[in-house]
Amino acid sequence: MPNHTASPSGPGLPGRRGQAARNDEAIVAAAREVFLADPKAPVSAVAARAGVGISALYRRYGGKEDLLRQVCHDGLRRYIAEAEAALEHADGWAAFTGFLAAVVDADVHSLTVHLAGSFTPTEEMGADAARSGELTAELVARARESGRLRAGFTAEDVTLVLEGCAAVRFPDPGRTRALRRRYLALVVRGVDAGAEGAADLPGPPATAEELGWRWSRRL
Amino acid sequence: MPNHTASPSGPGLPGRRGQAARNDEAIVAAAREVFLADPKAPVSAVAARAGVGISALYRRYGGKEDLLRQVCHDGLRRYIAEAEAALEHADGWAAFTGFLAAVVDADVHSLTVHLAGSFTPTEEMGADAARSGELTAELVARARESGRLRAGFTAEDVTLVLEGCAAVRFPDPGRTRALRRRYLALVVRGVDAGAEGAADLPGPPATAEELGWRWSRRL
DNA sequence: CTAGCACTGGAACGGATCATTCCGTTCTGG
DNA sequence: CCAGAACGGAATGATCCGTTCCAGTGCTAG
Repeated sequence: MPNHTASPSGPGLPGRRGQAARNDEAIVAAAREVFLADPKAPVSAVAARAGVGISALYRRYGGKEDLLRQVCHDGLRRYIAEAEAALEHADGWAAFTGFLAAVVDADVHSLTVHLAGSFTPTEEMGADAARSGELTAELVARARESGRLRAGFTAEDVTLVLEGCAAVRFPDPGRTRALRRRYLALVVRGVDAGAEGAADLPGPPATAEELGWRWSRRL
Repeated sequence: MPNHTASPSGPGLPGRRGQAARNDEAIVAAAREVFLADPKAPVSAVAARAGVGISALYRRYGGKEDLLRQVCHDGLRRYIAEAEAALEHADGWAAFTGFLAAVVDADVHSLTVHLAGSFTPTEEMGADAARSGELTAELVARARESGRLRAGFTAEDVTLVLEGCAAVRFPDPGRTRALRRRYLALVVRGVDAGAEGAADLPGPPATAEELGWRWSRRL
């Protein structure tokens, strides 16, 4: 979609161009919401939620899979961004817990978990996934340096925690977020070192391979 | 299916009767596994998993919904049984944590969460659901009496915890169980009282109404 | 020994659901 | 006032899946 005019692009424009720009955003937002609620939702549901015709959607994406990939990749990028932002903190523990809260709030993990496997990933996504893994490991390493991280807790466990938080879901998004925070607070205290009952975590943590299973295409 | 003979019923029988008895069990077991993995799985998948023809299944259940209801109700009964068993313990804290472990191991919650809403519940299920709520409350009350339960933790929070554990899933059932135990250990320490960082849990806990949403029929 | 019957496996049916395409319309930019 | 970008939504065609149906099989009663 080449921009024929020199005018600034964006949703502020009037007329067809403006509508198009607005639709760009409405569609991704709708896709995010709809597919988050149900990864198998029909494409038409996304269009309806965006208040848009189906053709407006197909003009932008080659097909359903494209859309899914896009939404999922956006989530992955968001995860990376949050991790990088958190790494700015000098305090490793604050960085770690802040990161968890941010990711939970953004509902990013829910997205990845539910959507992965429903499309064939691109190379770039693979690279981003690898990078997200590195960043997570870095965050965990820094948290450990701070001395507050419970012994035996690994970067792979982060995934489980995020997954657990993503599992609390309610019809009202606001309530969902509030309850996730509550739940996260619970879990974080379980992760905190230096408390009583800090026996070793049972069993070995998940391996990267086990976690990677999500990305393999199912069905 | 009237039993014309005085012979004992059960899977040990030879011939058609024996096959029928064996199929009874194979079908519920298969249904449990299949619907746990994917609540929307086709009925034929259940039959295939049970190593049985479709008609063997339809002879026993009026339709897919019947089957779903059955599997879910079984899970609910199991939950109740575990709770009652746990209540035998004199130590309220041990009863509580033991109950959590048992339910997580049995994968009972995963079942309820994923399946509820895909069929119209019977009256009896409503009653059982209510009873399970009472038992859970009792377990929490006893845990509180023991003094080890973190302040602010409610019976409704139990559901969130179970849900979180149910969210960790891997292709290998054994691995899934092991990792759930690991995760549960994490969470339980977060629930334990008398540790550092025991600030109040943020926000109000989920209400019974919010939790009941699962049981309303969706789609 | 055999007729009847309880059960079974699996093919066939029919309805529902969707991804995708197509077409007539609307509005902008020049 | 025209060319065409962009749109809404109906039409299409394929797939999937729940359910029904039927022909076979081997107990079991008499």
